[in-house]
Amino acid sequence: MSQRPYSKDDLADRLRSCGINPTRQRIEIAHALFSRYEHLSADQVLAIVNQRQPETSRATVYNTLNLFVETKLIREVIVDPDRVFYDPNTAPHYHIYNVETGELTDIDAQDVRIEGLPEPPPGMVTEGMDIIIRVRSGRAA
Amino acid sequence: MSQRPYSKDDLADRLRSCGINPTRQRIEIAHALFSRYEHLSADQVLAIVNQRQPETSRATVYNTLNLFVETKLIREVIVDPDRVFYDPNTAPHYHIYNVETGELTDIDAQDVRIEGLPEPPPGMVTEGMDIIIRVRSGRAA
DNA sequence: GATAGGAATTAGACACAGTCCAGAGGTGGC
DNA sequence: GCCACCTCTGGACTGTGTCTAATTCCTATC
Repeated sequence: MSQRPYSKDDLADRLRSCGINPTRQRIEIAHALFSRYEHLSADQVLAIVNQRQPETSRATVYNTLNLFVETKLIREVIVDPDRVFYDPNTAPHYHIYNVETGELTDIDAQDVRIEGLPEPPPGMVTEGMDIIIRVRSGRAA
Repeated sequence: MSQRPYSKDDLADRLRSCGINPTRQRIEIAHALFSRYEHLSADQVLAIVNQRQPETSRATVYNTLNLFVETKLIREVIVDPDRVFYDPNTAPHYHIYNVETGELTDIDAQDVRIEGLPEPPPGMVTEGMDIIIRVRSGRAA
């Protein structure tokens, strides 16, 4: 399991180490993600950050999440066409997605062995690999 | 490789065998997908179907694509938060996604061996598994 | 051929995630 | 104190996808 900084000071250091100027809003957003260590949508982050009184704008939340993704501080998870999830866990892992509830669960990559995947085409570089297992409630098909 | 019906009669039969009433619009949409055998977005399907003269509405294209997905005639591919792709290939396979161009390429599932994936949680059924390899041009990282 | 009824289609309004932009607010260097 | 730069903000905007009420199309029955 990777480090889990909870204090705002720890978070500020972590942002700095990624070359990000740790502003109040950015620390709040990082705190929402890293203290929970859950998969959150942009809207959920916005709601958490503004729980007490609204003080962070929607644009800032979106900009900051994109900034965090670019600097690989967090990861985008694209499983639902309606909204992107943001994942504070950047260690290699995969996902189980409950298509009924929207719940997203991690699978540790260390437990999984994959053979026979092709090399990226010439001149291309692999940026990442996603594995998503979609599940729903019901009897085995 | 699965069957590739090109003629409108073949397509009508195929729709009927899935319990779908083969209307003119539905056959046109099926033709767009199956004759090309490519990954298309809803907008691309709409454009293809209305190439000569506009005669199929946007609502019909969306409704029909969802209907085809429900009856497992085609498959949804969720790789881009901005739009869903529809895949006429329903045989088990995975995808390479070029994040720069949006190009989507198939990987035959027969070539890939995966071990160590967990069982679905109790009471849950696996609906499907997606593997997406994201690539971009550039030097190896 | 006329007609009735259900299914399918249509145009347009709507919903909603995410982006853009121009102006305001902070912060540090001088 | 003043300037320059970066960040934040609200609101307008965009694009995908959905909803709805009205119309059209099919098909069966007479």
